[in-house]
Order: sequence, then structure tokens, then C-alpha cells
Amino acid sequence: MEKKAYHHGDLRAALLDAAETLLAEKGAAGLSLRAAAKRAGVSHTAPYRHFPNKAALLTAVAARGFVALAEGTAAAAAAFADDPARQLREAGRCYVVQSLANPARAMLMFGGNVPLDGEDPLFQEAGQRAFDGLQAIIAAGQRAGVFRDDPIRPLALTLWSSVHGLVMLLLADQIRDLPADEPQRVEEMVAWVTEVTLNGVRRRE
Amino acid sequence: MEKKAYHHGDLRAALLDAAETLLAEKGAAGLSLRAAAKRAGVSHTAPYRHFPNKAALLTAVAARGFVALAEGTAAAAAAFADDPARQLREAGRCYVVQSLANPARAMLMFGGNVPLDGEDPLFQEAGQRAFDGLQAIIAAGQRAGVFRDDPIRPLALTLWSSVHGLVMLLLADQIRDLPADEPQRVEEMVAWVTEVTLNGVRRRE
DNA sequence: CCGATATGTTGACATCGACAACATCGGTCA
DNA sequence: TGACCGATGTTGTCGATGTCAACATATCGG
Repeated sequence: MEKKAYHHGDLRAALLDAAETLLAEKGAAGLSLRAAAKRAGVSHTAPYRHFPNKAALLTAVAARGFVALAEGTAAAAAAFADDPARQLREAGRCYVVQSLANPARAMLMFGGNVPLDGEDPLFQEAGQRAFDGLQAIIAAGQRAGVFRDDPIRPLALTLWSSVHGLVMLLLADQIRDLPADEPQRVEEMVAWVTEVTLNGVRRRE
Repeated sequence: MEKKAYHHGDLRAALLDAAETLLAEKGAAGLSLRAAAKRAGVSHTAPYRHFPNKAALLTAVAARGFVALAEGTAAAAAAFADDPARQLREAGRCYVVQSLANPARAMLMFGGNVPLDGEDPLFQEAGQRAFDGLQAIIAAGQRAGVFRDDPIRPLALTLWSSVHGLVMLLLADQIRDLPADEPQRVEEMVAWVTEVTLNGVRRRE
């Protein structure tokens, strides 16, 4: 299809794709509006017709990441509807593995140091949906007598914190002898972390 | 003491202090070499006599943060030498509270998105020292029959991940209805998270 | 006292984000 | 079919930034 000289057609989506690619290649520090514009084949100020500033583009990239992560962990949990403990294990594993599959995007989502627009509705809604799902699993586990009868929110937060902390430590290369790019050893450690944390949530006889 | 026009005397330390102040005031995005040089009262390229580039200055700021955090958590734990569970609770609480006391520095330390020199020896040594201390507490708790007999490293990693995850989620303002700047509610949630995780580490009768 | 080194300053360049003014395209209406 | 308007591009510019080179000054040691 022939491209008219002055009208891209779907530049917003093209800029988002270009930004994601640059992010994966060079990290957040290597991602500039000018580089994304060039990669999308337009002039250096064309992005300002679709995004008010750089933070808005970065926020949209992060929001896509939140949606993908929420959908991925929900799907992983949904496969074991009758087993709350298994659901939590699978959601935890998926959370870590999917985050590490796109490390620069995960850092953009969670790491700070780069101005984002935290008021973006997609941003907040996706995160909240994931947390609601986590709390629903815990509620089901409590009804089944599998989890302790403590308030759900702190239990959910503990589970989320433990996998999120593992992700952030791996992304920051903080764990000696456990590089983020050794999938089998990472999954083994994820299994450990989720199992030990699940122990803390299980009801004791 | 009189300052000679051309010789600062301890510019490296002054630049580090200026950088920390700017970081606290404006975050990582608002910290520039030129602003730090100006705050230290020298010309815009004087920093290059003490730091090869911007990343080196930021790395030095982060390294100071790692040292302070390692020392703080070690001191918190040392006050309860006979009670491994209490040591872990206090170290966990201190880790979160101290990180949140300087949120921009904590993000610089752990968040990524800003190029740092991860090979900095202070950087790695401080983090390793803290982790070694954590493992030593767990070993003592296992000898006392308080903690489960699993391998120490995954237990230590689970405890570290849970408090680290809480810090990162709070810094990223990801937890609805729990802002990072409400100390009492944060400490309450820290207590929950460390208690639930400790449950997962305790030996069961 | 002099030479070498450390440590400043000045000036310049490339890149970046953002803004203003202008140019083109697509859609709508008379 | 042509005019008009809004959407959406382009061109040019400016201030800020990181970094480098050349030069200037201060300190130290022989």
C-alpha cells in the first residue's frame, strides 16, 4: 500500500511499537522521542501530535506492559480453577517469567527514575485488576480451608511482594550467582520463593 | 578557611553531597552534572576531574545508599542477638523504613532506567554483606530449631524478596490506599508481610 | 625554584525535549 | 467540484545537557 508523503495513517501505534523496540534494544536511557520518530519514519516533532510529551509515550508503553502482565497472570491462574495454591504458584511463576522476558519494559513499569504519568487510567486499572484477582484466589482458598483466616489484603500483598521483589532484584542484577538470563535456575528459585511464601499463607492444622 | 579561586580541596565529596541533595529534591530525572557542579560552586566540567562520566557519579551516590542500608539493617538485627525471628522482623522493618526515608535514592539504587556502573566494588560488596548477614541469622535460627531445615539461600532470598518487593511497590505507588508517606500504616503492613513470610520460614511442629 | 601532576576554567559540539510557524492531507458541505 | 476546517505532518529554533579539548592555575616533590 502506497504511503502518502505527509500522512502516516496510524502513527500513534507505530510510535508505540518503535518505542518498545528501542526500549528492548537500548533500555530506557537509550529511548528518545527523536529515535522513535526516526524508527517510525517521520520527522522529529511528529510525535507531539499524538503525545503531549515524552513521559506520555513512555507511560503508554508501560501501560501496555501492565495490561499484558495482568492478562498473562490471569490466564496462568485460570488453568487451575479448583486449586487455589496451584493458581498462586502458576501466577507467581508467570509474573516473574513474563517480566524477565522484557526486562527493560518491566524496569520502565516498576523502576521509577523516569517521569511517567501515574494518573494514566490504563496504568492503574490493570494493576488493580491483577491484585483483585489475587485476592479472589485467596478468598477461595480460605473458603476451601487451605489458607489461614487472616485478612486477605495483607496475605495478597505478601504474595505479590515476594514475587515482585524477586523480579526487581533479578532485574537489578542484585542476586549473586543468579543472573536473570538463566531461565531454568530462575524458575527453580521462583518455585522456592512462591512455595516458602505460600507456606506462610497456608492454614496450619 | 579561605577558598583559593581555583582549588576546591574536596570537590569529589562536595559533588556527591550536591548530587544527593538534588536527587532528594528533584528525583533522578532532575539530577544533572551541571546542576551538581553549580551547587558545589564550580564550573560545569569540573566533575570530569573526579568522575569519568555521569553514570560514575550516580553509581557513587547509589553505593553510599547501599552501605547505609547494609549498616542500618545490621544494627537493627544486632539488637536482638538471641532471637533470630525478632532479628529478621527488625531487619525487615528497618530495610523498608530506611529505604522509604530517601525514596529517590532507593529508586536510584534498585530501579534501573538510569545507567549505573554495576561493577563498582562498593556497590556489590555492601549488598553481599547484607545478604550474608541474613543467611547467618537463618543459620542460627535453624540451629535453634526455630526455622525449617531447607537450604538457607532460598529462605534468605524469600525473606529479602518480600521486603524488597514491598519497598519497590510502595516506591512505584502501586499499592492502592497505601501511600509510601504514611509511616504508621506502612509499618503495620511491613509487620504483616514480614510475619506472613516468617511463617513460611518457621519450622512446623 | 622548577617541572610534573592534579585540578580547575573556558569554549565548543552533538543530541535532546519542546515549542512555534508553516505545509499537506482527508473529510465534509454547499 | 472546490472551499474550508481540523487533523496531522514538516521545518526551524532554542535552551539544557553530557562530554571533549585546550588552556589556566594550584600543589607537591626533588
